[in-house]
Amino acid sequence: MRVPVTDEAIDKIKAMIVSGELRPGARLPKEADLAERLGLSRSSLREAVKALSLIRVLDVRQGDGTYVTSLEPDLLLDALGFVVDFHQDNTVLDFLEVRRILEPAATAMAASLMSDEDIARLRTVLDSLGDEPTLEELITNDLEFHQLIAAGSGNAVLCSLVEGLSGPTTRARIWRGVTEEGAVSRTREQHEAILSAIESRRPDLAQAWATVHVAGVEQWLRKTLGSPVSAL
Amino acid sequence: MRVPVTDEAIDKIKAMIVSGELRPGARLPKEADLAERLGLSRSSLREAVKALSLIRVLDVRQGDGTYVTSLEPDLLLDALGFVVDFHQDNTVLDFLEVRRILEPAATAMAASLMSDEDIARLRTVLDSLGDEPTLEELITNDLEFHQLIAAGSGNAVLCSLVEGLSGPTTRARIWRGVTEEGAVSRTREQHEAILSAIESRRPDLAQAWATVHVAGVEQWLRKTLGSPVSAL
DNA sequence: ATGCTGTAAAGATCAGACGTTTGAGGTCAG
DNA sequence: CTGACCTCAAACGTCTGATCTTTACAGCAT
Repeated sequence: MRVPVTDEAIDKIKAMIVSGELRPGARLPKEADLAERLGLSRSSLREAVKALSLIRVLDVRQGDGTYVTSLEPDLLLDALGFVVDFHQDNTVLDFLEVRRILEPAATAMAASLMSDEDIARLRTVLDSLGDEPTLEELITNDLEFHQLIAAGSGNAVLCSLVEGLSGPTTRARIWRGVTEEGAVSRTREQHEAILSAIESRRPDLAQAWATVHVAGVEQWLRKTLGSPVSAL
Repeated sequence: MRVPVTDEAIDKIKAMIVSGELRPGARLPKEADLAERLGLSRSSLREAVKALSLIRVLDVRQGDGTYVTSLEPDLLLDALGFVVDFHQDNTVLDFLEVRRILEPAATAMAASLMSDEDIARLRTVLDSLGDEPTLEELITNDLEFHQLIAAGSGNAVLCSLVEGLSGPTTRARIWRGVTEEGAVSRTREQHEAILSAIESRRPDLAQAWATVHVAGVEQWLRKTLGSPVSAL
């Protein structure tokens, strides 16, 4: 079985990074040189670079050069969001189920580890929502709220995973449903309960409320998908 | 800010898939045609296709054509393993911490949901390990054991995530340490305990043993990384 | 010192040619 | 009629080389 030279190039560049020859932030030789060194044409090399660039391993800057990214988990994992966007309907439930596992765990960790300043900021975010928020505001606020908590877990991988698992697309769809059902106030109360538990430094309570929160969304979505009405 | 035409192409192809214009398994127009339709050259289009191919969204077959993959979660998420390979040292702990959250949850689900046949197969796998297994055999067996359990959760996303989180690279490194420390028998006993709990259909017990199992590895790794001895 | 400007370097894009693989259809022997 | 083999067109794979755009940086003017 012949292996395309482009795939080989991907592996070689990956190897250079994993082996430490190319450190995070390091600059790659210019395309022409690297192509010669790896024994392929510039066109083929560019395909490899583009692929590694999509998953945020390489950072290509026109007029400057190509660099290895910081390789921080959040960078590499946010490519996950891209992938999640492709899933629809039934598989969304699987994603949500995983979120129901991860998010409560992250919330519990956050209740123990977040600094008082970060908790105060969380309060600010929650209180900043007006009485008659638009759909757009709801989504943004919800996203920021959950992201701050995820970040508060102190685990970058966990944080990125939680964020990536509920991509913008998914979140938008869910919120549309929530508002149509007039469940905005209930969601808001749950956010308040989660924050209160964090403010009181009670991980178990925070975890429980987070579970209730995600499970609520999950239940609603399960019902919605079950009925043939909402194909979209 | 000008966006590269290649990135545009990626977005457009993605949009075609998400919108349903291109169904899973569908065949794309041939490169020349698609390039013309998207208004760019074949070279640039190929870069886009290569990137989408790396994350398993497209499947390119020489001499045949380019197809949209099944888009099953396991396909898209196994690209995660590729990403995980780039992480080393400290970040590995973050990954392991997430695994300590996900794997017990998956194990509990498996204890409830796995069919008797699947449980029997799990028993076969565990018993197939000889008395003096090689390092290679240990890794393979361990991987198969945990993968069967993850699959038993019935959640494809959860399964892929658990698998991807402990890539071959990471697993190999950990096992090397475990064997050097003579902790093989202890690991084996824990596998046995997990399986027993599943066979008895006791999710809570299975979850607890899984937690103990992963936490043990985590603890060992934390200690190892702490001491400056093992830079590799 | 500050701001502007020119220039070289590096990536972005394109066009076209040629190689390689594969699926499909046709042919012929059994 | 069926199956193995062959042929070939279609589609991806790769390379070359030219041209455009953007960027960093140094040198100049204020």
